[in-house]
Amino acid sequence: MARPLSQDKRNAILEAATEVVAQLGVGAPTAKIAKLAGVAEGTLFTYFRNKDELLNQLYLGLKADLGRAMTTGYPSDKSLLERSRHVWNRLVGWGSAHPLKRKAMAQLGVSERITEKTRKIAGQAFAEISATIRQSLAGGALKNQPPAFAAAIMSAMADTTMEFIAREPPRAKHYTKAGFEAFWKAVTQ
Amino acid sequence: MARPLSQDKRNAILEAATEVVAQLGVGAPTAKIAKLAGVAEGTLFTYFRNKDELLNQLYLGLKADLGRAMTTGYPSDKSLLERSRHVWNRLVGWGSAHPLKRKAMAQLGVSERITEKTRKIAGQAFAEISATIRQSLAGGALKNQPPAFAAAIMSAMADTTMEFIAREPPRAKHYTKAGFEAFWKAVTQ
Amino acid sequence: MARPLSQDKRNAILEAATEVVAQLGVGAPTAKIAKLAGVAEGTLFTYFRNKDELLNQLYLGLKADLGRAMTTGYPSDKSLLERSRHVWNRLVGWGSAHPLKRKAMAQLGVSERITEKTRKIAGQAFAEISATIRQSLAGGALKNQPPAFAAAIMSAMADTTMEFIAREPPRAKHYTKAGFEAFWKAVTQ
Amino acid sequence: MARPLSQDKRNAILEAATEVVAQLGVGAPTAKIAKLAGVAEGTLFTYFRNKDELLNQLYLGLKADLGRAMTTGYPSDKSLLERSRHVWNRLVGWGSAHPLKRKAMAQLGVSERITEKTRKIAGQAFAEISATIRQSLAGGALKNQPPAFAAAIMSAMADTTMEFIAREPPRAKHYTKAGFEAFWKAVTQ
DNA sequence: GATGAATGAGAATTCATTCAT
DNA sequence: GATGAATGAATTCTCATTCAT
Repeated sequence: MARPLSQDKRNAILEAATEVVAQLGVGAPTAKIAKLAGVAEGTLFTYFRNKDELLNQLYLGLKADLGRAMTTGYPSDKSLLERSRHVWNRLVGWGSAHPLKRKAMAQLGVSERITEKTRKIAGQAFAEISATIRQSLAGGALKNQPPAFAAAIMSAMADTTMEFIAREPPRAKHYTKAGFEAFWKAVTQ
Repeated sequence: MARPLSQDKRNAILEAATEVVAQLGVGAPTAKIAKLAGVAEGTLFTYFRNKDELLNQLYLGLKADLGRAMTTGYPSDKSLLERSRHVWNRLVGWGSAHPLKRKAMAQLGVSERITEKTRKIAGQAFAEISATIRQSLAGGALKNQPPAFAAAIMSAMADTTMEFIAREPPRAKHYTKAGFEAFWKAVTQ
Repeated sequence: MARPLSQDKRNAILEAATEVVAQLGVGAPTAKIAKLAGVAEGTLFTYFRNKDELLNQLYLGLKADLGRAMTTGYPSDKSLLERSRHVWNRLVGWGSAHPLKRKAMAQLGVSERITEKTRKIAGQAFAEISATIRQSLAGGALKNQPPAFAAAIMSAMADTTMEFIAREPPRAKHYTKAGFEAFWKAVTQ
Repeated sequence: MARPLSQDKRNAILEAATEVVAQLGVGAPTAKIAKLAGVAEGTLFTYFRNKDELLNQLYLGLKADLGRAMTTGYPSDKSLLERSRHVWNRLVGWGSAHPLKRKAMAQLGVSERITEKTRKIAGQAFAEISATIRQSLAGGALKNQPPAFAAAIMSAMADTTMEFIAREPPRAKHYTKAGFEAFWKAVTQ
């Protein structure tokens, strides 16, 4: 058997795609991605059947990365408030630490090239990861809505928070705190 | 004088662009837009210098449309709660009534082809329209943040709400109400 | 009967075409020509059936203009040398005075859009005008060649002379004189 | 390593461009050039960044070709007359042997798409090649003019000569001889 | 497997010409 | 006649994908 596919190269392509998609959208040329990844144009297609598969895999990868960030260090034994704050801080922290990943995810999120199937898988992966979290939320105003609604609200509010942090990095702390408080009130009272 | 530029045709192109961009993203071919608008491919370019201008004008048009929807029937003499609820209902109602406009706006919002200048103009137009609204909000958790933050939170929560309504139209009422309550708590307490 | 075609407008179009063709070649858009002429795009086509006719008419017009310049003040009663020098001076003077006409003629001269018929007519018009001149030349080295050959040599040498004058206007006199002397020797000895 | 860029293909494109530009001018479609060269439309753009670069490279190539033709077999040890006659014969011979190259060069020479830089490079290449030649000329009527003037006169007269040969191939010898004699007189006496 | 040249189906424009006003 | 919007064929160039090396 010949050389196995290199995980390094695959990762390089995904990282390059993150950057290029963040900056140019899903219309970004595969040639540019390959170049930034340091591989030949054709090589990209030995790791991904075609551009759509690359984009879908990238979407899944980014979602997984975010999920990992959110659950790492999760304080299972602390109060609901603490656990929620932990998730929020991780979520916002991830987005602020990886603006390109966040932008790429935003681009992919609205793209017609990400299939329903991919979205479902990503959602499920997330669901597994944050099942407990979602359930513990949604008291107050959202108690009669599906838990996914509360989760989506959190995601949306966190997104807004990240947006503002990206514009005013020095105020990151303030935005993170204020955002969480607003979210917590929205969801619990 | 020859045929004057037809406002109808311009509108037809913008409407066609709304639909096609909603479905295919900003990469949608101008030929498809022209065809759907019922004009020749070349005609599109007598109304818009190039595709970027079309996209930017579309963005401005959609924002203006939304702004109009939000302020129509604004009950200036009612309580803060009533005025806020009015804006929320209008916002969510607009998005639910015009899912294509909403999707197109989402696509344009993340696109690198919408210039900073366009975003600024759209923002200002909005600012004028909703200056009072934004100021009246932002008690509670957000009181020390810029009013734009509260406005963005509203927009994000409304977006999420519309998303869920789009998936479950029969529950529109519930989502609208729950969403507003969550938002109101987030912002006022 | 309605308004007759305006000779002024026709001339304006031809003049505009001279300038635009000189600068952009025969590929220059008719819209640009019309604009510079101060008429509507469509008007151009009431004066010239199509672009090719415009170009061919322009070619004829420029040639006629040049021919007129060369014969004006022709000293029929002077010596062969004087008559030749007169033609030469007129020719070079015309090109230096009207660089755009000269450039336009150069563009049209090599263009496949000028028909053989047009070239023949222009040649004949010239032939009539300068029949005497051509015959009086062509002693010396060219005596056994067709008179058109001598004429073409004159034209080519004059062209070169104009080129150099265009680059160094202050040396116009010198180039004109040296060019003629070279030509005269070429042709008479 | 993948397929290397093929010099053959590049040449095929340049040759095809020569033919198509000679016949249709610089407005000739790149698709036609590619087809005649036997490559795909897109391939043309892997060898030349865009049409302008193709045209400029073609201009340089043709000039170099002509320069080569003129210097091959240059009899350095013969008399000035012999050396001059050699250059003239080569020049006229090249143009007669390659009418398409000559026509293409004429088209490119007047085109606004050939940059000043390209013209300068072509001129310098020529200058090097024919430095001695130009200096040895320019006695007689042109002695006080820049040597480039004499060179340009030669070029113009040779062009005219080629033109007549193209129309009457059987008289090629006569035209070549008469043209040179005329030129020689123009320049030396 | 890796490379990058080759391919040709689009994509955005341009532009000569027509024709409604 | 004059105007300039409307048309759609033609043009340049891009880019995902294939395949010879």
